[in-house]
Amino acid sequence: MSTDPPPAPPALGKVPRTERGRRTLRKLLDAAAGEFAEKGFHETSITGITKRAGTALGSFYTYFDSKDEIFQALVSDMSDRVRQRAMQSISADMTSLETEHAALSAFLHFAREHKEIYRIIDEAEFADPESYRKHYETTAQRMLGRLRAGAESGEFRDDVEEAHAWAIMGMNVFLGLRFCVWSDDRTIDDVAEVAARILERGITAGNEPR
Amino acid sequence: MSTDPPPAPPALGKVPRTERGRRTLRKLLDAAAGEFAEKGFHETSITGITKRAGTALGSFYTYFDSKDEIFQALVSDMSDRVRQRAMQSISADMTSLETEHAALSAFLHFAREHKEIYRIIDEAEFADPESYRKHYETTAQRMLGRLRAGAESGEFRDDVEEAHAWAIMGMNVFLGLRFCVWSDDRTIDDVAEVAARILERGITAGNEPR
Amino acid sequence: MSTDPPPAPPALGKVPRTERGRRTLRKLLDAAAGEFAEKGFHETSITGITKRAGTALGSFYTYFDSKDEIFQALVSDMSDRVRQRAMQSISADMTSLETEHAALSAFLHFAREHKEIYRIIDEAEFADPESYRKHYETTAQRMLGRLRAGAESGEFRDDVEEAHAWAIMGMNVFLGLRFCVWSDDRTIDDVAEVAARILERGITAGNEPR
Amino acid sequence: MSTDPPPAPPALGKVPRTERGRRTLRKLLDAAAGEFAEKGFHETSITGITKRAGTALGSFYTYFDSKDEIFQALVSDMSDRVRQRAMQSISADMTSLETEHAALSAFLHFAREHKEIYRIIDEAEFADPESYRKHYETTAQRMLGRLRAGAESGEFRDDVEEAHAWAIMGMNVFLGLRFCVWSDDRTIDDVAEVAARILERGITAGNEPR
DNA sequence: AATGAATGAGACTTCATTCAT
DNA sequence: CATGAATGAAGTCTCATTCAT
Repeated sequence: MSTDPPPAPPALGKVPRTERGRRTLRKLLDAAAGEFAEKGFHETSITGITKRAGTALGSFYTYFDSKDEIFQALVSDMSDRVRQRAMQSISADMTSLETEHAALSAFLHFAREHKEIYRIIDEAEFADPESYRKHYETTAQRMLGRLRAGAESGEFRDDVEEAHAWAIMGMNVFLGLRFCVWSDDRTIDDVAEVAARILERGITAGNEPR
Repeated sequence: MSTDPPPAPPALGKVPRTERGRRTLRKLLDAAAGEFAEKGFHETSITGITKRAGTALGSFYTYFDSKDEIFQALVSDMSDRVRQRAMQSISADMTSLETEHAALSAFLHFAREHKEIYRIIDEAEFADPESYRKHYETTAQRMLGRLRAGAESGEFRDDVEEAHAWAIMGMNVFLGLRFCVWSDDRTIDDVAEVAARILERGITAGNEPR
Repeated sequence: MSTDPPPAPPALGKVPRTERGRRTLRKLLDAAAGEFAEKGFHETSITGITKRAGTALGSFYTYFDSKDEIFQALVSDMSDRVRQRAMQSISADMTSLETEHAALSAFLHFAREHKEIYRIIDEAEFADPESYRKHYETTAQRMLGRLRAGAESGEFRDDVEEAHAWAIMGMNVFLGLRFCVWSDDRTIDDVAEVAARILERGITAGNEPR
Repeated sequence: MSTDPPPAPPALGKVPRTERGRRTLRKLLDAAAGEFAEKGFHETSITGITKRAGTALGSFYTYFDSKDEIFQALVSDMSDRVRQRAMQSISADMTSLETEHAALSAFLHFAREHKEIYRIIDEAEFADPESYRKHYETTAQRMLGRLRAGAESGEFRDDVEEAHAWAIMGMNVFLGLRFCVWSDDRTIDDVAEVAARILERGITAGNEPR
């Protein structure tokens, strides 16, 4: 398993030198997250962000060069936070299936608590394609790593490859969209269980659980 | 299973009364599809559409009330076409697994031929959320219908439910994105096969193929 | 008293040669009057007029050269009709005061029945200043003629002049606006009586009625 | 008689916080008054206003939300200024007739100096009916107040009521239009005198001046 | 650092009028 | 005569970004 490099100090905007500056930057980031989540990238205006942040319009440009830049900063931040959540939820003593279950669970919890995550990351497909690709490719790589580990330990088939990672990731993402972002009418365990069973034995009849 | 009513003549904008009008409308729709696909919804301008269509700016408004309206018309059109492609690819004598395989295959072919489909449908999540939801909910319903049929015939587990449909749909969509839209480096059969195997027996070792 | 020239055949638009044409022209004029009255000159569109008339857009230009032209035709028509109403209401055996009372009465009745008259004539001040001036100058001239006749017969002071005509006309117009167009809460006789008394002896106390 | 509250600082658009802003706002208001007066509401464009003001197009929207808003601000401003002029011209020691004479005189002077006043206030009938009504209803109320005071002091008949106010107001307005806005060929005193005589004893012969 | 006014390109949309059928 | 599609100038408004204070 690859060891992640310690996450670089998140350069969310120009680094302020004073305490006052740090507070302003933080207010801007929070406001931006709120606005992007509620209104989407294109409907969000710098004016809206600064109004929400309670700062002057001009202050925005003290910390960011453009609307794109703050958006990118946020996507990257969100992406990291999802990843971290997943990492924290798994531990070395789990079986490979348990690990996937836990990762999905963590993801679904995160999605439910931060529904805006979807909005922001998904809109990146159009507002900042680079970040979007990077987010999913990174996530797929990470998952593929786990799948291969599972294959080595004999739990997963040993033909697992990139396509499996994308398939599973798609599964997870759509379950999150449908059951965490659009509606809360199912328990997360319930949903995660469905996915785990598919991984375990597909959906055909007759593959008795071991 | 409900038989779909023959899709009403898609109300793609105001209905022209003359042949000349019909030609203009068609030119506008084609141009719009091209522009939306290449530039995305927000970067596309009416001016761009009419320039590409070779009509006067004002002519656009003879047929559509707004950019939103033509976009919606296109999403609905695209959505129908994907669906039709999938429907045509399956036949009554297939097993349930074969049916899913065929449907995914048809979808992947369509995606590869019409990469713009992704761009347009996915961007609807932001430009026209209504249509977006409708597209995926309809698709999920259709798939769930097939899953249940498979359960009745004894091929699928009989606990299949909505979550399975969303999981599989997510799988399909992400495979399409990765292997048909972003890159052509795998054969479609190859990719469809991966998905079919997951449905058949998951990814764990030891579920020997029957 | 000036003898009016026999009113020229009202050239309300190009003269149609066929019966069908005459019907279309009439429909257009009626529709235009309705639209101008309801929406005002600028908010009225040719499309709106033809839609209301139930004719094709292009047909409008068979009868009128422009929006201005039909508006002007209507103003002139309305102006004539108000005048006619006033003329009919007076007769040779009335005293001069009775004549003014009758003319105002006729005007107020007309205003109440055709509230749109105000809208159309008044808006001419901006949409077609020429017609507007002409309407009021003609009306003032006519009134001045009556005032002078009254002076000659010894009923009115013999210093009556143009300013008196404008003052009285203004009185009449504002009474019409306030009590016939904006509200119906007073009888017309009541209102006309107020004006007549002012003409008779002003508003100061102590001028005992004769 | 009610003492008017000191007119609240007229909310002519968004309030600027800097001196520079105040200057820009003033330039815009002046330019708008000029444009509206010369071209009328509908022929006036925002572009025309900002060009005349020497500001960028966008600056307009720093202070006003729309053409309607600045127009309304101007009407209200004009309305106030006419009123103030009239108020200043009268004093407690005048007779009631003298008061009306003075008020009309002040109004006519104002109209001759600011011919645009007519254009702007009158066009409000179509561009901003609310303001138009308000202007004339307020003016009528004020006049009615004076008439009643005159009745109490025994100078005016004691049946004066709203209709008298509207009649006199109409007289004044039309005299202003004809003799101050359209032409300067009479002295103001001359014109005001005509009106005063009408109020004093009407236009009939035989009411000898006292 | 913060403030908020200024800028102007560019988007959408309307509609009177022309024109081909 | 009637029809309705086509045209494009012109208008309003938004907003990311720059700049003076």
